[in-house]
Amino acid sequence: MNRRKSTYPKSNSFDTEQTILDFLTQFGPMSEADKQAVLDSLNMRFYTKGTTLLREGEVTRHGYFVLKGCVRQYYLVDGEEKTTAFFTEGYPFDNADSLKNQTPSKYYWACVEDTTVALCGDENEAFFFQQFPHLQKVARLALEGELSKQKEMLESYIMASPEERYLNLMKTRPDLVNRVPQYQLASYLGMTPESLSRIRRRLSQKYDLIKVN
Amino acid sequence: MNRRKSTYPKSNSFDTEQTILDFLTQFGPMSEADKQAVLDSLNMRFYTKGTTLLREGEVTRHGYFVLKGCVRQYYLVDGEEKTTAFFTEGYPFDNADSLKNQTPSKYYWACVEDTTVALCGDENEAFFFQQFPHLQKVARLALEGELSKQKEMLESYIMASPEERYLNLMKTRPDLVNRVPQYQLASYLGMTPESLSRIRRRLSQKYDLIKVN
DNA sequence: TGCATTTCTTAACTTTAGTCAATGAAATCG
DNA sequence: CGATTTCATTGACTAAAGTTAAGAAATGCA
Repeated sequence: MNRRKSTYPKSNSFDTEQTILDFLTQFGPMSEADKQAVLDSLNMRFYTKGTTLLREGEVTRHGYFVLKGCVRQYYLVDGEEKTTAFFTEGYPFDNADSLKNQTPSKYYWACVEDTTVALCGDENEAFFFQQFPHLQKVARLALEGELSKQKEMLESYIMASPEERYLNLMKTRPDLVNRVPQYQLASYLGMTPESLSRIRRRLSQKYDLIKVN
Repeated sequence: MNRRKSTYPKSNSFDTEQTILDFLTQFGPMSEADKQAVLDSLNMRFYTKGTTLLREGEVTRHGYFVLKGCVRQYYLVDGEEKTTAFFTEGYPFDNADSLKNQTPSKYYWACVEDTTVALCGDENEAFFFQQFPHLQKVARLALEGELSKQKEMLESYIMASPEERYLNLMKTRPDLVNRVPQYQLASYLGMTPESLSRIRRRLSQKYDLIKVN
């Protein structure tokens, strides 16, 4: 066993390795050899809160997998930040277009918290899959799973009102509400911070009424 | 050469075959042999306008690729139809969850027009890819492309106002506005038919002003 | 600790969307 | 072809979201 000690601040080897194994084994059981192959190939990076991983116009060289922390994706339109995604523990993310076609990114990635990531989808990938062909199926399943999730998110976004979108987020990712500034959440929900504030007040008033009655 | 004659009404063999080749070759050049393999394996179906391909609660047995026509996807919530997708020429679609896990579908598919589809992702798939391994890469690229598109759609949905969403749709899929009833379009845009009607009036007034000045 | 900055909430007002109802146009069907 | 149903638009009204501005609360940093 070739278990490395973590040399990264505020990150724990056991936790982060479990995070990636949890992700991979959701698609089916894996052999110990394949698990170890993945763990041994882990290329980790630590970034402090506020670090920008990618800027508009830049070209990406790899994808990421969040082991600990939170990365926000946002567009800058007319000087205004439009948040379109939050990546937390167990989330893979990349800029497929920029990565494959070496085109400039249209958006930014910034760490909302101190964040540890594993690099993936880099130039060694082909060699890695050649060595561990079993893992190609896992990769395809992960891709299919991502597509499913993405479709579901768009569908629920289409069907829900702003208030319902907030309630949905509370159910699916309750941690975000506490980890992330409200104005970024509001943007992610497609509304202004003022609207989100009012929605929260409306909901808490409703909740108070239920408690009293 | 094993070119079948189309026996399906209102569908033309040459057009439909070109539709699927256009789709496949967008991911890179293909050998003539691979092209022919795909065309020979085509399993087509014709459905008349109004036909329901999938109902809530049913389990799917394959995916589809639209050769001609238009299929609408909708959820039924509180007796109300919530349209979440339109599949037109060149669009692949499936219910990944229902297909893979044999779980009941949460939504419906119905033909908005007379529609010709090719079946795909059925039980013969594994055998097919075994015979034509080259095509596995095409399948993966198609999957990646779908994921990219889906992410982009969610992002633009998050960032745009209802009016902007309508304008975006006019740009990306101008045909839909004429093929599809307004109330279904409105639902797809996350608003009521009345709102869409008002947005259209507002926009045409703006446009009139520009013309006059 | 205290000051500065960032973030969140509130309020007043404007704009836009939802709701309900009615009407007219268009498509469908026998 | 006329009758019926479906669909699109409009109007009046209500509810909710955007905008602008101000101030309170929280946070970060020296």
